[in-house]
Amino acid sequence: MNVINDSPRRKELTRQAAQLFVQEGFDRTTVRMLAQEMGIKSGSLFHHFRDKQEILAAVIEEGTQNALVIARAALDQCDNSAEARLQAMARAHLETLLTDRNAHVVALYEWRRLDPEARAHLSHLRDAYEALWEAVIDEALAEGLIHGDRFLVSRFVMGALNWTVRWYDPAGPRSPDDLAHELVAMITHRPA
Amino acid sequence: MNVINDSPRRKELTRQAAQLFVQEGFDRTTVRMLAQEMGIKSGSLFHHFRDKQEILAAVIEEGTQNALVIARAALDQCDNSAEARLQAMARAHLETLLTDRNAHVVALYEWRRLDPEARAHLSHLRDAYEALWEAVIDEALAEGLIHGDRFLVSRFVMGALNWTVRWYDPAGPRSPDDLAHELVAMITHRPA
DNA sequence: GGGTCAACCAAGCAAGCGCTAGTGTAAATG
DNA sequence: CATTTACACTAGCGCTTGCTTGGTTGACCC
Repeated sequence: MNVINDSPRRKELTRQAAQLFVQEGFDRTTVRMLAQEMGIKSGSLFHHFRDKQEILAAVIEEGTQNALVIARAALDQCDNSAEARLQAMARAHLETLLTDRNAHVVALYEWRRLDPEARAHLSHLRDAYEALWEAVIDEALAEGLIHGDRFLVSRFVMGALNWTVRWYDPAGPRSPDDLAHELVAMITHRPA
Repeated sequence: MNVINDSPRRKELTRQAAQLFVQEGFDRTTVRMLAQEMGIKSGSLFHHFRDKQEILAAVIEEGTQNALVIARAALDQCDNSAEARLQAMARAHLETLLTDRNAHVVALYEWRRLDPEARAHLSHLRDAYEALWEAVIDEALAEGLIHGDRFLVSRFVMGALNWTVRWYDPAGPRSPDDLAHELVAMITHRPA
């Protein structure tokens, strides 16, 4: 019947859906609203996605996958000091949070709306991303740059970073780079 | 027609609503589900609350008000050193996050579902709470216990703490006190 | 012992929901 | 040229939603 692959058209529709999901929330966004935003009728929407749930999964997958790619690239391009790597991860995290802001806000707020299968699939992606963080935290601990419990420190850092979507204003005076410096300085006690 | 005051019955209903809002999310929780949880019929619900929105506002107000009371009590009971006060705030924050967990999860996740009037009213409460935090952060900066931008540091700390609702397991080996110690140690660089 | 009032109920309305069925059509494919 | 494919349309089914209406109950009060 319908197409479930990842055509370029589907990518674009996914991007527009993310926008609406952020504005209205997943449950309040109707398939008719989505269709209107996409410039088609509601019936046509089900040619691209099996159901409404699948649109949510597509949005979150897109954002998480991008975050992984960007973080890996950032780690490849910086030197081996734990401080530089910590900085690079923080900065990469904040940058995806901005460039793919819609997708990430949806991932943070609407994760629980995913059905079990989609959640299991996306959990793996997210775990892979968090593993990058824990590796970098481990290096910083080994070098004595920071101290404390590996698990707790990484959760605290992720929390501080993810929370930025609630207050950060890209039009304000602070760049993502500023934020990354300030955060690393806070936990390493070296001047920003 | 209906009662809009804060009767004891209404308090209890609010507590039960919070539970359901956490489990299902605000939008997915129907008035029929709420009524069943409360042991009444859906029509009777509108004797206690003007509409569904008002239930959400009641849940969030309850949680935020409690957080304020607990934080103020914690600050009153500890000595004047910036480190002790930082510790006390972090601990108080984590304790409300646990004892009033449902209300706070709702406040974090469903804030955007509030209508503008309720949001404006509750914003003031939240601002009062955040002002307590900024005062304590200011003291710590003045004493040289921590360094950096006042605004950013308080946002990072609040993010790290609020994020705990996503991963913290009360049945696990770590107490809220442990978490507070570890967090303060992380940003002050003194051993936990 | 009539009046008041909070609390609850049964029944249902109007609107909106996700999704399906069946059809049209222009471009790509054999 | 005939067939398939991708994408869109119209129309509407079956169900759920938040909320209203009109009325009943039992405890308390002067």
